[in-house]
Amino acid sequence: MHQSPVVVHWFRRDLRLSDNPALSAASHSPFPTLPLFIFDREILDPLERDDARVSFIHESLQQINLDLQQHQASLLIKKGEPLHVWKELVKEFNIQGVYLNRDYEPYALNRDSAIGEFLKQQGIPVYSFQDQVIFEPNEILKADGKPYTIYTPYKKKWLERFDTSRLNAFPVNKKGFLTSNFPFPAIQSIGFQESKVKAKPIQWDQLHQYGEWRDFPAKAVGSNLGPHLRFGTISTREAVQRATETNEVFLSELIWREFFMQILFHFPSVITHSFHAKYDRIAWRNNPEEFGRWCEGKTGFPMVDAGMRELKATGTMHNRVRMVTASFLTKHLLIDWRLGEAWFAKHLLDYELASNNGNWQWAAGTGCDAAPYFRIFNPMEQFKKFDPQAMYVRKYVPEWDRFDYVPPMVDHKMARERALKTYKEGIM
DNA sequence: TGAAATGTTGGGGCG
DNA sequence: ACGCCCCAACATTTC
Repeated sequence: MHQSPVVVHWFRRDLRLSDNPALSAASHSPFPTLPLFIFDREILDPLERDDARVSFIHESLQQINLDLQQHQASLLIKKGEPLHVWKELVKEFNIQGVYLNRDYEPYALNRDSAIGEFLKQQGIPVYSFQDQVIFEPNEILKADGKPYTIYTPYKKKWLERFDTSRLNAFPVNKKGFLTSNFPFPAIQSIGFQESKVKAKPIQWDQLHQYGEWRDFPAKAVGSNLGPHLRFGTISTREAVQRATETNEVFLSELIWREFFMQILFHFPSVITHSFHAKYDRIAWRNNPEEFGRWCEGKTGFPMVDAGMRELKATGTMHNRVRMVTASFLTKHLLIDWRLGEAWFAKHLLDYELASNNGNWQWAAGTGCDAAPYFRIFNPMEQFKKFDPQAMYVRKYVPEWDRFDYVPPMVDHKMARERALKTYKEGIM
């Protein structure tokens, strides 16, 4: 064992050295900070070998490591089952405390409570911090102490309780790290290869146009924040700061993020079940051939196909188009929202369980504050309304107006009536 | 953060 | 001048 006492900062979804609450506290503690990241075998094993998220994490860690090297420090990177890794770490180092930022997903809660229990047995204190959200799941509750399940009153309360002191940054003491020179592993050594799909750079400068143009996929007014919020390469506080300065509609989207996080926290059954039980009786058709055509963007509806092809090519999809494709899968094809959710989970670089699940249930009409089931998007109307020049569609479906484009796989009128009938019968 | 079906209104053509 | 029809435009209801 290395005898000199250290504290460990465990990086998880906070892959940055600035404005980081747990890292800030660790770096100001009396002991040098050992920065740690664990590639979790249980998360990695089911993934494709060129998963864009793993590449993104690996690159973000590399950046952290480069910055640490400026201060004669380095990242310690492990791969394995986290509890097992911790059992090894306490033998290897003289650990005086463990610092981490809280994660509210069910998997993470279980993991952290098991590891917390183990460290407690070892006499090692764990210090956990709020970082991912402005308000934690239990901070915004109704008068009766129960969680909100409707967005609008939740948002109202969120704004009521919000003040800019919640945005104060947590500075990191760069001199507080353990002097070290741990080897930095190549991506191949953790069993992966570099993905061609990369995150787009964050775009703050067009945020003021977000409210006006966000529904038009041909306009590039998105922030591209998704993966950065997911993995913490920027802090939520900074994102909210920018939103309060520029755009209320964008701020509202960040509040949706926290809304769905607290829904998942309080109602973890939404992972496998509809929020409203009656929607679990819908007789999904789940035709595998049709599901395949949706996945590959070969439905014959230009807006749907463009979105699905954008997803595969870039690891993201415009928000409006996510709604159109999700509505098409669940309503026109009557395919279970869980199958669509899983496909998005596999391909979205900014995949976030709470948001993905919440928005799929919203689109399917099964969710807590969902669109009513009879609100069925007309994919051609959506195309006309939101991509009138076909600028977006042309980018991903160049053949959309040519003879060789696949004909629509369903008749809209028939599919709409079939969906209404099937949903109605399901909830009776 | 729909869209289709149905209802209402009002102007113009016409006998 | 009047009633009637047509139909576009808009509003309301329904799924």
